[in-house]
Amino acid sequence: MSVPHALLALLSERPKYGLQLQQEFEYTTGDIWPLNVGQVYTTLQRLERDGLVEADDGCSEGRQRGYRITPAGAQELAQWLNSAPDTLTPRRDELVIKVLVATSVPGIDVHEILQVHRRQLVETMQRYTHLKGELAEHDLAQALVVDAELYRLDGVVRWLDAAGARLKRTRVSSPGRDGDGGSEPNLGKEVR
Amino acid sequence: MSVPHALLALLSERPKYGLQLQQEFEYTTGDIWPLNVGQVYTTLQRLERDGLVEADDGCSEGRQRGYRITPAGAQELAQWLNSAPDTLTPRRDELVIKVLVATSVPGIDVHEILQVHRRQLVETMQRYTHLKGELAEHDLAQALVVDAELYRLDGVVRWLDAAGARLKRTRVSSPGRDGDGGSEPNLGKEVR
DNA sequence: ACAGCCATGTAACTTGTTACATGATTTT
DNA sequence: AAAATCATGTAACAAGTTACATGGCTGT
Repeated sequence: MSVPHALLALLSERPKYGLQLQQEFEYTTGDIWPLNVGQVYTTLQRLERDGLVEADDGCSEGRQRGYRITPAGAQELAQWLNSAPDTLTPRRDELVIKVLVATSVPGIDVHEILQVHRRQLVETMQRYTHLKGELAEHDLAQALVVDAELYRLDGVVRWLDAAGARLKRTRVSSPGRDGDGGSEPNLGKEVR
Repeated sequence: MSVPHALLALLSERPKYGLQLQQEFEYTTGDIWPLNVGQVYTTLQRLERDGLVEADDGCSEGRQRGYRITPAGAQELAQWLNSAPDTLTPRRDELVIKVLVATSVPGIDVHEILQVHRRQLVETMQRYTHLKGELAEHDLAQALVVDAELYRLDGVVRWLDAAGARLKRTRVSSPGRDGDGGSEPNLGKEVR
């Protein structure tokens, strides 16, 4: 969902060609969000198929194949910008699922997993913090992307800590040996 | 990446059939992460194709078609659980892109967009907080999922606030002034 | 000429996702 | 018997992603 609209936005400035779109995308995100060139072309094809962009021969030079945004594309972009965020249907988070799985699969030390991830997260955060100091001062976009990543990672770390505390509180962490042979750890409700 | 491993985890407990997998998945996530049944079947097909699960005729009753996890599947699950999180290749966040786009597309009031999203986020957080009180006390998994969502949303809100402050500080889309030499035609600001 | 970059494009694949079709079983 | 529910399955598509192929252009 993101890449198509980002390309529309870049094109709304003025017509551009594929490689240029890739470079500008990566530059604005401070090289934090790499974008494979191939994806630019496939995305452009899909946008053209949907009538949101069209070839701009005037812009084309040599082998460069320019695209311009269409009125429909501009409308789509504006609508996307004004649309409410889809916070209501939360996305499945891989790390959360991993921790859930770890609590329900026998023979797994949940706390160790929490620690491993926490260490990695903090390390990554430090890297971003360091990177933040080296950013071009004037570039707003790059700073915003780095900030976003830092805030996100911070939230994850906090959640990990809260999860660890909650696990210790409810003392479920070692799933074995609770006597019932069927061993229905937690998630299963009865089969009917 | 998440759903396949989650199904593997559910199957590692004991063989199960499709609908059962869906119900248990949704139950453990406190109905916060709905999972279309069809996706369970397609995922099971793909897992079977990759040799990570296999049909379990013993478990099948009537029209229920049971699956069991294979040794390869168990290994894959264990490896996934122990693997370091992929925090290094951050995922492109739609909201962040939206804000970036808003700063670079002319005729957009960024602060209004920030406010719209912020309001929506806080509202969603309140809903989750309220839901948290109604959760089954004993259910660890559901509490973890709700917590994860709350921490995530909180991070987003903080980022929005930081972004707003940063935008005011750098005084919006006024690009010029600081002797940029016009060399970097890139993104955003009307440079050319 | 040739190495290397510029630029486009395509084939193949993965996960996620929905909408629909099809029977079987149970309930009313 | 009709309706509701259980259960499986398939077709189709969106979006992301990579690896590779192709050719043009440039500098040595």
